[in-house]
Amino acid sequence: MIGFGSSSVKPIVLSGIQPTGTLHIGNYFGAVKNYVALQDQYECFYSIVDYHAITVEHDPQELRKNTLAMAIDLLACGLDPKKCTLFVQSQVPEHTELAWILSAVTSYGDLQRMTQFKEKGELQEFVSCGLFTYPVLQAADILIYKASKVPVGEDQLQHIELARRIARRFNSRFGEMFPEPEALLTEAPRIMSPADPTRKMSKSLGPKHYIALTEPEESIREKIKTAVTDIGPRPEGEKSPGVANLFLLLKLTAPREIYEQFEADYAKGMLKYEPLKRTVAEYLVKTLEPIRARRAQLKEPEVKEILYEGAKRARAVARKTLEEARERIGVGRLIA
RNA sequence: AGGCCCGUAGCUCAAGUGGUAGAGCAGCCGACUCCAAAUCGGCAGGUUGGGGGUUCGAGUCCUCCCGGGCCUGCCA
Repeated sequence: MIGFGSSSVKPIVLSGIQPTGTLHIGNYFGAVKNYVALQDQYECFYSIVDYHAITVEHDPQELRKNTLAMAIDLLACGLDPKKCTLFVQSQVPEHTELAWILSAVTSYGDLQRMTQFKEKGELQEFVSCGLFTYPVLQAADILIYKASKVPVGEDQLQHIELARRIARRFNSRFGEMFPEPEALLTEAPRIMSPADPTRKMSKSLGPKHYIALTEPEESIREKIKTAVTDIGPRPEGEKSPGVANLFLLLKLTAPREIYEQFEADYAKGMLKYEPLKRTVAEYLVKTLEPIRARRAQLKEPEVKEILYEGAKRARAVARKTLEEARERIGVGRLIA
């Protein structure tokens, strides 16, 4: 058992994961694989952020299903409840209370400048206030564990910066209590959509555009086989996005010699894409096999129990931070 | 609180004064291709936001409801 709170010597990591349902290989190679690695060096809190998911239109049953599906996939990928704390955000209500407190030290102008709000807002018919204040809840997610590191992609840097500003302002007004979190930028491979390799792999683009971790073998082979390769002319000596994507997958899944052999063939201009695709599919299937096996063994009640225990552990920490914050700003207790 | 506009296929939009709900893109299948792309051939796609009404007949007119946008007023 690991120690929590002040006795811990490992730096604290927080990452929030949107409950988008099952994971795809872009999620896995881009982020989740890294989460697994971080478990050993850091004290990790991994939160499935269902309260973030409700800021845009959603189906309640779908959300519940996706939240559990996400937990199952994360565990299958190798998140180990003995090493990290995996929990569902809404099961630790302290997050939302802290978010309200933090909203009071958040600049309206700062929120207006969030590019992700502008982008997501344009896609929505109805733009909720929650979508606007989303980054404040995100700041609370991080600060409530006094996390010092947050593994994120570049698109999230602006949000981390906001969390830092919020922490700084709170600290200067009410006394030092939140460490300023830092982004933990690890080089994450960007897996592109097989059907449109100029765009990042994503479920929202449609079924042709992603490969789920749980995808049946034949379907994986089919999607790799029909993956876009060369479209039109391209600069000399430069792989087209689709081909580069296949090579990336090969690098991530196949033994080095195999990968280098294909690179050499390509350099000599002797590469046929069909064998490349066959090989990529084969090693991808092989790589996903252990995940699939672990997933098959996970039973729902067991996963729910893990989440419940995770929430309990997270809450113990969150409650302390929240109490401290309430104390500082002068609410709750009426007699000094 | 009052007024105005809007809701049609997954998406963007069409359907003079009421008269068989269509197109483009996306999607699916096939041909071509080492695999793809492009191209070609084919297929599918809808309780027209919901209920009620007028009519021989309603996407279209009336009415109520739901949802979205805009203007004005009121309150601090």
